[in-house]
Amino acid sequence: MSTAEETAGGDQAGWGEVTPDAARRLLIAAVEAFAERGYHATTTRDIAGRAGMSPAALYIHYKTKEELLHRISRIGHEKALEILRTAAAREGTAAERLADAVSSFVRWHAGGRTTARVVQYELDSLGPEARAEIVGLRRQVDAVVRGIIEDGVASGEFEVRDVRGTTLAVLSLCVDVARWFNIDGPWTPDEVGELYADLVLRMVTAK
Amino acid sequence: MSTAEETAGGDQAGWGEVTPDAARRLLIAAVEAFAERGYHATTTRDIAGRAGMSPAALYIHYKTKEELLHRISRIGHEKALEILRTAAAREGTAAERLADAVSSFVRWHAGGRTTARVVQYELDSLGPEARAEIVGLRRQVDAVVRGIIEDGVASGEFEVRDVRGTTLAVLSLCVDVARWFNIDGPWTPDEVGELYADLVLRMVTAK
DNA sequence: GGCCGCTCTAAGCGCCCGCTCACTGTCGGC
DNA sequence: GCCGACAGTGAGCGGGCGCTTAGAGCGGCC
Repeated sequence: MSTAEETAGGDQAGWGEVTPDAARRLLIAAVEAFAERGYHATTTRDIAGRAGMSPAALYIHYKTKEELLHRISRIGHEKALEILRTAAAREGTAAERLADAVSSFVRWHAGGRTTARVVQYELDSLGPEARAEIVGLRRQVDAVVRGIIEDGVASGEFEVRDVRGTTLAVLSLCVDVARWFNIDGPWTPDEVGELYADLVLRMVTAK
Repeated sequence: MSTAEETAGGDQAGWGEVTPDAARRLLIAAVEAFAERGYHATTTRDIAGRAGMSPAALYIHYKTKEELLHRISRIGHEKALEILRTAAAREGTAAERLADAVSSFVRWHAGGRTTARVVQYELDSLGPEARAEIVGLRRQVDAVVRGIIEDGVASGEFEVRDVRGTTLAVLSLCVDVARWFNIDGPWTPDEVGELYADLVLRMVTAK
């Protein structure tokens, strides 16, 4: 995997788990609409229209518009967590694992920027309970990256002023890729992933 | 200056140029509302209410709700640009100037996160002409930072794989502070500024 | 003192929002 | 061949939206 599964216009990575077909089409339409205009500026009529259905059809598969965002957000965060956990669990030095984590995480944010934008920037549009659940997933994301950095510090590979602050900065850097990345721009997702892995290693490596 | 001019609840740095008084109160109310809920989820009734006025009063000072966002965005970007230009123009090595630029820029995003959040994340809610103007200001921001990095590369202080990509990463890192920074969290704006200046110098410094 | 100009309000227009409901078409099981 | 189950539709509801308008209050100027 990496970027092969993404298409130019609207990426849709692994929504295969969403069934039935109509529910998946609605969800993909919602991802595209939310990414383009934001949650609040997107109408249920727009989502249904993109999926080739009437506005009422949305409510057969989802209780509310917010449930759509919630489902998108949860699936996206689980995918992000899986990517990071895979990198963290591999064999190798802390530096190799961190580089792997950053490059694959960035690749996901760049290649799947439509999804990533919704997942990372529309959190505040969720209600309190849904948001609390997603915040829990984010804490796990943070813990995985912090774990790698702590390993590197323990082994003497890394030297950082503030583990928690550095972890936050690394994640912030990766996540923000979804905001500025443009598939028509000068870099491929792979190139940004490599550049960022290099930058992050410089941030943590002992001199 | 730095963080002294900010208050705990809703920061308002230098809206002094906005007159008359009622227009300024409306603008500050709009900044707070946009930062909390986003542009599209904010109603003109909410803005007017926060300013202690009737909904209609808004339209005496501003043609539309979008004009409010435009004004906020322009003033904010001009302030950001001024901060970076001041740091870029000072005496010293490229490393000193870059550290100064990053720490003061981050301090502004952390201390004035209410304003910064609107300025940095609501750009897409502007119409085409207004957005084009703001994008122009952003290009100037990018040019200032890229200039410092190029100076450092020319003098041999810095060693980077990709000047343009590194510039983008540095700015992305600073800007994203507005998204996650919390005044009640473990760091002050000054501390984050210092930490980030250190991280950025590591990103660009020759080994 | 009378009038103009400016700021601001109460009321409300027209529109489109999220969502609902009565109904239709279709398809598998007997 | 009929029937229940259910995905999907067309029409439309209550409400809140951005914005407008008619007019009130009031300070400055001759």
